[in-house]
Amino acid sequence: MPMGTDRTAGIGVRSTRQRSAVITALGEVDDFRSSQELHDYLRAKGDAVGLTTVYRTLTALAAAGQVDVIVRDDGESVYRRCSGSHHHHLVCRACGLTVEVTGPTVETWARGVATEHGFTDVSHTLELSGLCSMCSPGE
Amino acid sequence: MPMGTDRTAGIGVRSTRQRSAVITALGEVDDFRSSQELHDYLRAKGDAVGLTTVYRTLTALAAAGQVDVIVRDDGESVYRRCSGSHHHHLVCRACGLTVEVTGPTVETWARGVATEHGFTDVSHTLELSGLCSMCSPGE
DNA sequence: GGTTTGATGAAAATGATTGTCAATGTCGCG
DNA sequence: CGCGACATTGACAATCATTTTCATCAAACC
Repeated sequence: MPMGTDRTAGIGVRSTRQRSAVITALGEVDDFRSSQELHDYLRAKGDAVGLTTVYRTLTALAAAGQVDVIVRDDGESVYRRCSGSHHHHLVCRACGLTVEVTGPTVETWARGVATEHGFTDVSHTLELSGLCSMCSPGE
Repeated sequence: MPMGTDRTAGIGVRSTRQRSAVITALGEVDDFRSSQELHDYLRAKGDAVGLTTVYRTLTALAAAGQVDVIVRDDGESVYRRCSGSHHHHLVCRACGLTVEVTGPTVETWARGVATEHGFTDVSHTLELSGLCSMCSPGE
């Protein structure tokens, strides 16, 4: 068993080449990427990182709230570096264009509805999808 | 060509034992179930239906809007027979209790935001999760 | 009854993600 | 600066939900 070493936050997290490669890569692309795509990207760049590691790193980053995750319809998870604050996404069904939107209205509503039903510690997921102006038919 | 009387589901859709077994089963449980769970349930009941068929039937029902689908965090899809109208779900993280909620506010907001960004043909997914009154700590 | 053609299902395929575990790299500490 | 504990890595195997294959079956209609 680990001895009296200080168990405060931050212990046991090391900075490695692979980890920063993944984070850097995330900063270089501006739309959502899957673990596998990021893995390919890194390999093409020369910063090869094991696929397993990419998965682990992205999962960790997502858990830490440092990247945004969207689970696509086909079940694949895609990640993107996002602003830290709470927001949602408006995604174009056709071209993938993604816009971040914030919705104080929704936040308030969500809290209200939840409370009304006796729920506490509420969180929510909200995704909007549609056709952006460039992909809209008839124009 | 079938004459006037009953063209309910159009051409090429047949009513089979398996199909009605799945639909009946959905009516017998009142919370979300995955394809596999429903498959087990049917087998236990004696109404054995192939797993493949359960998947196909549920997918078809979902596409037809006759059941509600939620993709859980782990990526597994779960289905439930729901009211036909548009609504969202408030799910207890601890016990799974599910409440249907409607949000005119959200619908309006969503449409507004989308339009604002030039998007058309917008749809949205929204899920709320929290702890229901029974599962809330401290009370 | 016969024919057409959608429906079924067992097994194999798929594909994303996770587990295994030995090898390696980091970092605190003397 | 060197040591050693232990976090991290990564090739590969394992998992697991879902899909595909494809030969067989059975509604619906004649």
